Amino acid sequence: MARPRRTTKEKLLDAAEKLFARKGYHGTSLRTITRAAGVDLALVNYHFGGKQGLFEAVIDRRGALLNEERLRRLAEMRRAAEPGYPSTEAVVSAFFDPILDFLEHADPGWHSYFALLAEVNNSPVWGKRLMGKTFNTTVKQFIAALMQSLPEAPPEDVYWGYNFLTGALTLSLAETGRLDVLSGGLCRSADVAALRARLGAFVSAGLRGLARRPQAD
Amino acid sequence: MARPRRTTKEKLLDAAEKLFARKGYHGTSLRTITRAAGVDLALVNYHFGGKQGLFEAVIDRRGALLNEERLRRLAEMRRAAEPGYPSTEAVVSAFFDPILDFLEHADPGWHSYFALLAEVNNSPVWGKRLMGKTFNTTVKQFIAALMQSLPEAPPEDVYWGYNFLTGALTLSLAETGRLDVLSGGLCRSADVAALRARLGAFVSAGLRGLARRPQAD
DNA sequence: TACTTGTTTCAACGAGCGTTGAAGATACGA
DNA sequence: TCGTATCTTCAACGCTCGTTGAAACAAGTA
Repeated sequence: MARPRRTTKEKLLDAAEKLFARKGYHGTSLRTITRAAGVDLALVNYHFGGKQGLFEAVIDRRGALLNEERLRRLAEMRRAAEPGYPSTEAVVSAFFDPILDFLEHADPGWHSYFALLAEVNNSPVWGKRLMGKTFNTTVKQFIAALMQSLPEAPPEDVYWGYNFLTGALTLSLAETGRLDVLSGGLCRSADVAALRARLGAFVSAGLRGLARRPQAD
Repeated sequence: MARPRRTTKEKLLDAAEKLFARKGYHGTSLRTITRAAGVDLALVNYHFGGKQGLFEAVIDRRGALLNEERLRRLAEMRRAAEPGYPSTEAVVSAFFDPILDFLEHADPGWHSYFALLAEVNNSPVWGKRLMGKTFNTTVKQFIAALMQSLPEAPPEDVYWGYNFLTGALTLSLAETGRLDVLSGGLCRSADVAALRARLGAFVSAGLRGLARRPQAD
């Protein structure tokens, strides 16, 4: 391939990404990671300060790229939709499409990365602090855009809607294979095109349904 | 309280449920569990055959109750809606309400249990096999009912829709506290009433939007 | 009382864990 | 060429892990 040779840091991040995604933080040992990376055990502490440092670096690496691309699309969408009231579909697309594009066109590490994100997002240990550290500033801008696109909806509904949206996305990214079993092979968890065709439609309709529901509170 | 004294098995299941939910399978040691249960370490192997046996017993215990209650409501709903075409809202309610009711009215162990389910569901290790073993027969009946309620939708859309539905539910059950942070305290992850008011509306509208989307495939 | 069955205690096993510090290698500027 | 900063190797530390087998205990039956 003749790419610029991977540094030790990159080797460690790649191996850790894959293994953390498969077995979780506590289920993966540094010895397994360093063996897979072809690198000495002690180098984890040298480059990342320890196991937790490596884990957070894994989250950060692609998280930064994802944030960048998401914000780029959000801005682009805002330029396209002149008046100031973006459509819910457009906001949702700007949020999902970077993920779907990375999954389809870029290196396979993104699959592991998003599967890992799925676990982190649903974990009481990491879900709050670590997801927040990396993604909150971006996510808040998307929630604001969603509110603009649903001006009649109370903010609480949009926050809950974002929660549902993230949950639907997250389980799909986990690619557990459960969908394959339930559908008897008709659907495949890893079928990004099928996901792209449906996730946005489901979520946009859900958000609008939420905004329109009979208000009791 | 004067309840019939808890057996060793129950003490272990209760402690394990809480701790597995908080820190995951690999993040929780048998020593932590047995200490919390006030029980000797070796009794895990005596009663459950090992750590994995204990874990699966935790999933099974309340899973059986949940399945029972869900099927009861599904049958009840079918009796109420004579003609044979149940509404999507009614099916979705029969699926969600048992969980929401258990969370609100029954013993607090359900909170831990559902948080644990949320992690298991999103885990590549457990998601497929263990969730399937306990829940597949029930879930398949709900998917069939969803198909009846959306006769115009291709089966693939319903399977994917169920996937999104489960994801939205699952992240909400995890109660990670992220929603609290994002909303600046306006919403609370653990607010079951707020969840009840919104989850069904979001998901039903999402499913219908999915069924109605322009078909490309 | 003696025996049986089910349960609990105790002490220990071997293995794997994350982390560390000192020694070694490497490459680069003076 | 030497010195220095960066990176890598190696061996070991103290600790916790899940599991086990033998012994102790309790309760019910004969």
